[in-house]
Amino acid sequence: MSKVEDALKAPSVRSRNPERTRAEILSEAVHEFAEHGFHGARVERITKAAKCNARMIYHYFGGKEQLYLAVLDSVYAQIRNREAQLRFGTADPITEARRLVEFTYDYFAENGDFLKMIRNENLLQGKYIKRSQMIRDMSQPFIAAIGELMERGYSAGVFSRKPDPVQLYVTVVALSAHHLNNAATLGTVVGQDLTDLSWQAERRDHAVEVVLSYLGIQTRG
Amino acid sequence: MSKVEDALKAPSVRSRNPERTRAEILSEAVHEFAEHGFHGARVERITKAAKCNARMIYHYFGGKEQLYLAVLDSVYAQIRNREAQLRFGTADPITEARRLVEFTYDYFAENGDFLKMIRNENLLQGKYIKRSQMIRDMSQPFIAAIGELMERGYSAGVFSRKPDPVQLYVTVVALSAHHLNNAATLGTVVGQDLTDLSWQAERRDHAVEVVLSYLGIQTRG
DNA sequence: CACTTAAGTAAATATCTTTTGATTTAATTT
DNA sequence: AAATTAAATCAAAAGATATTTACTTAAGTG
Repeated sequence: MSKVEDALKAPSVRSRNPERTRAEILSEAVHEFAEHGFHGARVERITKAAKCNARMIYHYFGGKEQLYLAVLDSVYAQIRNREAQLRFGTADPITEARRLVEFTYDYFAENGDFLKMIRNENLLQGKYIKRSQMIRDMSQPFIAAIGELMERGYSAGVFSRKPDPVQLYVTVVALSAHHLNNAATLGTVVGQDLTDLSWQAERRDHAVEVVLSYLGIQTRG
Repeated sequence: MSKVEDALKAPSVRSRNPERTRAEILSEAVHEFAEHGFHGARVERITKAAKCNARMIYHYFGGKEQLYLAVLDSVYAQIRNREAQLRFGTADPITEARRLVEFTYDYFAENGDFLKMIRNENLLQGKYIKRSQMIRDMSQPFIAAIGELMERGYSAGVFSRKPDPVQLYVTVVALSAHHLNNAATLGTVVGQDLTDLSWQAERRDHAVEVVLSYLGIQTRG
């Protein structure tokens, strides 16, 4: 190869940096799997985005499946960390109930890839989440905390109900997530743009009102 | 080929029946696309299930994409027909609000493929639903009917709120669908089997209570 | 009953995707 | 500074999947 050709294709070798390369692959894989799902995701797109060679995925992760698993673990680990920061023990039950809804709502709104990964994982019938012990253990404390909050609010006479914590959790998540998971179809069907920020702000208020009024708290009038 | 071989591979020719073949392909395609999504779906699995040759998909539908579109139209057409039977004008507003939730909940519970198709269509960012004018027009009357019901209940002094019909619709759908769409991940996370029939019966009661109490209706106490 | 049409079959092709083998070379260690 | 390790590249094999071509034959038609 001539000196000229050499100069043109310039830095054909990437400087070595295992941590960075691994991290970039993982980060781009989050987007790719979130956006297209496991079957729709393309190894080539990930490597292009990570500006590295396809071989590296096999080097660092073992294959497409293992990479997917690493991505799933990674997005769950992130929300677990955030949840752990929440403590429902401090303020009065009404404030805490509101915090619960707002935290959940905001986390989903701000971390689009999390819901998208979950949507795909459910399409695969939870094939991979079942393999991850880490994820299994994660939300137990969160749900336990909700149970304690319900107990506290009810015995203080502030809540008129003491719902099953799991039902309440599923409801909070449903109210916060469904319009994001189904923005395309719902938006088409109702003729509104659900990705619009003012729509989502309305949705947030609505979600809070629904949960608080279910607990028997007057939010107006 | 010998007579013996002939006899062994027996009826290698399928009796001709265009309507039946087309209908069987469509029906099996609903399951395949619902179960695996567009990218996960396999043409070969569909033809095997429909007991016909892959060529027939191209003969009757033109290709995998067009078949998917036909499936999407088909599942939406089905729910549209059911919704059209509902009329919220008759009974008192409380009963009608309850009917709204119960109808939505039951339809989703009983027609698993519908939600699954929608989940996948959202993974594809609504790529195909946007092409279907039929689906666009479909839910407008349903949402209008919800709006009228809210109006009626509020002016009769039975509801304490008059929510935006779209927000209420999204909430009813969310409460009815989220645990089905996310049964695998939620089930793992909360450590319960959300596909269990008694769990789902509880969920149904819960959904009704949430919506009715939001509208300001006492469901107990 | 010849004749036409299109339903159906079988096999090959064209593509697209993941994965691996062989090799180079940057960094680290002794 | 030679030797070693493993990060990175390149190219192609291996695998899977959608689609098409060429052909066969059942059913309907004048």
